[in-house]
Amino acid sequence: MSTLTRIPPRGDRRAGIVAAALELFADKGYLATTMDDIGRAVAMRGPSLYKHVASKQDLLVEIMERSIATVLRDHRIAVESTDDVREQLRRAVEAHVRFHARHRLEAFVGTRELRHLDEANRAVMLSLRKDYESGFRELVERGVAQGRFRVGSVKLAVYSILDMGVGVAVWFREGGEFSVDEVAYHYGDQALRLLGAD
Amino acid sequence: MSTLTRIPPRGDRRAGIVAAALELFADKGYLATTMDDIGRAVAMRGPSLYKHVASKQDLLVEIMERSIATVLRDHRIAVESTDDVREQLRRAVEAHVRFHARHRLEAFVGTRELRHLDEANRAVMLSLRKDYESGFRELVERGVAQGRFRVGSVKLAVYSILDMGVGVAVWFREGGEFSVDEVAYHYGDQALRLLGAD
DNA sequence: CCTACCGATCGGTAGG
DNA sequence: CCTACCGATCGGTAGG
Repeated sequence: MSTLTRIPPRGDRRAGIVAAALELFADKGYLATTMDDIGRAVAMRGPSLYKHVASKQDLLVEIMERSIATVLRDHRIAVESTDDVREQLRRAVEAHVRFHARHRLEAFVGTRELRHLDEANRAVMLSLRKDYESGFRELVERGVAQGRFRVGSVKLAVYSILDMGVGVAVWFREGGEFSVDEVAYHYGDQALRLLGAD
Repeated sequence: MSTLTRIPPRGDRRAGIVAAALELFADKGYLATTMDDIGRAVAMRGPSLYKHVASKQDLLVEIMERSIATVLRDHRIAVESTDDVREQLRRAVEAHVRFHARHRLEAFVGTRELRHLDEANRAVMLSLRKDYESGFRELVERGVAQGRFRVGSVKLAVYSILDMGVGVAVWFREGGEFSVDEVAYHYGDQALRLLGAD
């Protein structure tokens, strides 16, 4: 702890605006959210936001970039934490589910508002999402090659596992019937069953 | 075959408008679709649409109502077609997946544009969707009670099975790598594995 | 089924 | 950070 006077963090205002935008985009949708709505949520007028952000589109881009970066990093950490393919798969699914439980709103906005990203940014996002999917596909393929998984179709199994995790963002509630850990564990288990693991 | 002159079907115009609206709502989103867009798709001007439909909202309601009615009917048929709970579950999953493959656009609009339904209609839709979910839950609970299924959590298993089917609407393409039948079969299989069936 | 148009909304800028 | 405002868009109506 330094004894120097704490300088009020400068980026804070912007962070608050992004957070408000996230909540509104998730709740009402990108198009239905106005700059005045976002301004009201951070106690200023719509036009004042332009001192902190370049445009409404900018807010959407920032939300999406942060979101995909988080999920890709968590995935990488999960896969690198062990050599056993079954355990890698379980941890990757758990990371996937944890993300969709903890960052529900980001997950929503990330998929539902993709079409409102401008061309260039949408292409980047789609490509990163493809990378993420590929990570799972390689994992499952390796598991099949090692005789650890038995699936009717790798592609369909991967889609199924990813989609069931995505669905968590829809119904999960902090403080609800299940904790994040419980959901992550159950989904990891279900994924392994679906893969006919071991 | 009657020899009387065929009278040009009267409801046809409206059906074409609804079909065009469905495609546009799915592609661009409800808010981003204008009445002029829909008009252009059926070779008329936006204002002319009001001779056939009461409002843009009306089109959304009609699309959603038809969609949920179809899926509920298919589900009922599947469940009533056999007494064996394992087979009922498989057929219900297959019906669920078939719907999401064959009616991709309806499925999209049905979930993504729910928030743009006016209050009263949204309440009805949410209730019908709850009914649908309950149908699956009862099926799984019965299977567990009969010792045919073994799950960590009925609720999580049902969410997972439904969500993986919903995901089909995102990637499925007519004439693509998998036929509707293949997808339905594989997903039925995956659901049974996930339930630890038999 | 069309043109003309109303009333309202909205992202963003000007200019303090 | 605010008020005033521009320019454009849009659902729906009027009145043929």
